[in-house]
Amino acid sequence: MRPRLTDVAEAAGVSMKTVSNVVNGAEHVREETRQKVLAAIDRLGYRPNIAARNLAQGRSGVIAFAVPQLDRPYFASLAARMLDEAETFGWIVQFHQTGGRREAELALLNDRHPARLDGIVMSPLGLTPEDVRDRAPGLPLVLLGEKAGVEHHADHVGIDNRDAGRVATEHLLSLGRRQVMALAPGPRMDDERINGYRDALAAAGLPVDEDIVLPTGGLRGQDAERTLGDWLDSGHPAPDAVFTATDWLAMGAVRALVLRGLRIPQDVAVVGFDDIPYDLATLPTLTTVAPDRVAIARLALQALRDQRPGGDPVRLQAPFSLVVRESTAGIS
Amino acid sequence: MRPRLTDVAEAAGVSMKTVSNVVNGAEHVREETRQKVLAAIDRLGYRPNIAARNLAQGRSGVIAFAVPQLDRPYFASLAARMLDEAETFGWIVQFHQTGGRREAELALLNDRHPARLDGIVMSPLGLTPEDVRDRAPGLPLVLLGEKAGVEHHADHVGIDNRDAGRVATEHLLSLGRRQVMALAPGPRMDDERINGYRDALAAAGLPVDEDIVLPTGGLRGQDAERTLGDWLDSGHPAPDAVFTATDWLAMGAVRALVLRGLRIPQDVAVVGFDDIPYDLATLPTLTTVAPDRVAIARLALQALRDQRPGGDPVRLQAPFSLVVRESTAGIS
DNA sequence: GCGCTGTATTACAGCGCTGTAAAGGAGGAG
DNA sequence: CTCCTCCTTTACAGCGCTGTAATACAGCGC
Repeated sequence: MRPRLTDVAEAAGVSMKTVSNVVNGAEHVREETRQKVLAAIDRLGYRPNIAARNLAQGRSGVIAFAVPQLDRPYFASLAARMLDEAETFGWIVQFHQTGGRREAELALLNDRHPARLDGIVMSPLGLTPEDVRDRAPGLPLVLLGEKAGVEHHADHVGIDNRDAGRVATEHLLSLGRRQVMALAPGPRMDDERINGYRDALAAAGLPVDEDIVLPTGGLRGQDAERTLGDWLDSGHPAPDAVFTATDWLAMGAVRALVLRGLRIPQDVAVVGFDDIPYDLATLPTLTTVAPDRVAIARLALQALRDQRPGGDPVRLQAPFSLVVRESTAGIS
Repeated sequence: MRPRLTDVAEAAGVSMKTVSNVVNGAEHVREETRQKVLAAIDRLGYRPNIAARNLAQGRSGVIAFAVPQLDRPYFASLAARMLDEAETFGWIVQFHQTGGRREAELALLNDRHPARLDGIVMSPLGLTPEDVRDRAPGLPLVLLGEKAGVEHHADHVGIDNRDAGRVATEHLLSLGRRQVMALAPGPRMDDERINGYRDALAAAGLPVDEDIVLPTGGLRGQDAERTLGDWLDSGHPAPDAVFTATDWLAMGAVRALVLRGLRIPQDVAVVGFDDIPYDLATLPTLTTVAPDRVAIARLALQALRDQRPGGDPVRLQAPFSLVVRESTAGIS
């Protein structure tokens, strides 16, 4: 049998509670006693029983990290960082895949869940702002990502998408490109990344041609490939640069362009968004906006830890950077 | 406060233990009683406290899933399936990233870990067969992947790599290709995928030219790009097909080929291995061997559940399929 | 020395659940 | 009608830990 707290206590000649205090780093333990206890712990190979601790503390030590799909590279890489950071917070991370379905996201939010959770970090897709507002109280929640509106009712961690969109577009303009197309899943005026694109054009004194702000109608590479392909095939002149709201779309756009004989970056420069972690093996490698995932993970967990039942929602911004690769390199 | 078992018992007018029996689906509960209890559970919104259950049962309900890196697409997609399947087994999955470091893998194996685990599913990279053999007893372990030797001392789930390599190569041969190059991380004779490649050539009555079995010296796309690029640049004739041991290598190979003006698949057909989930956005999309990840996850968890302390190691094989995409399509 | 303050340590209940052993009841055989 | 069996339900201890309240002790000023 594994040694228990009592075993250590007996071996060290102190009470169970003192051992507990040492294990948990409490103050008011004499150095001499601490050493005695640590020696006994070491000798017996004691490690605490988490289930018992959780039961006694009324917490589970488990947080949920919920994303639409774990096998989407952006989420996978974010999950990896979340795991690293959670370790430093002493949390076990339980992953959930919601498929972006509102129902699955709601179930988590409202604690309809077998295990007791100490908190949830979620990248929502289907939730409405009202869903978030009306959620079961008492379960700390931090939202990630760009689903608009929800951030008013819960803590939110993200990057400044508008600023990032501006930086990406300015990069294209700095290369001398003037016909900069934008591709985004929806035609929504509220896509902050595209608003940043508009900001950059405006700041450069260029008109924003809404005809070359194309909605792809979906998030997949194929959606962008089809959208841009159709546009080119219907006789429109090719742009000299493309900014896309995600790397997936960028890769689809690259397919559409290359399959029509256009060279990247010589004819068309392309900038993506997200820095999903396979860019180095694609041809060309993608220039992209790289959110600081470590910062996102850390901020989210801090916010989760510091959340108080009645408190106002907090909005935190993580930094980002522009990573220049082949799809815009060496052409200025 | 959340309702407890006693609250439900009181509401239903039965004992706590009877409620427990209903919740756990025990036999010998009269239908009438069961209904009464279920109604009370429903009315109060009762859900069991996992920490308490685990404490009482002496298990944690948590298994570890350890991979080198969670943000590598193959592992991410496997993790996603593992999560799905674990849910049906009633397990919470705790992810670990070992970085492929033997030390980190050993720590997990020998239970040097804060939380108590009910089992480990690991894709090892640094472990030696002896490490596995001499591990701490009593902690169920299932190994995944292709690290040779370790499978003798613990349960193992994988696909038949040799057969898969054969199928992939036969596909290239069936397209009429005869100069089929192979790229693998190491020059090891024990790479089963490459042995399958050799099998296919031999079965077709073709000689195996070990000069075009190239070791890339690494797992990354860049490794394959450099290896194949150097080979081509030193005046060797281009092969008419390339089989690579992983998709990453295939993508690197594609870069090397395309950058030198070769067309895929017209000049060179390419087959990868793993079916990492971004193939649809690359140009060209990759023909590849797709391991049945759902089967791998399910088999691994079944093996974990059924493992008995003294039992002999079990070796299980999951199916795979060949997914034909642009890198070999429409050229026969 | 005496009482006081503050630090160091202890005893003990209880977190919510399940396993065990034993009691209660229904129904059939004798 | 009694005894026995088998099904159903119950009481209760205990899983290993932490919070609370109580106690022991050391050091200080007067």
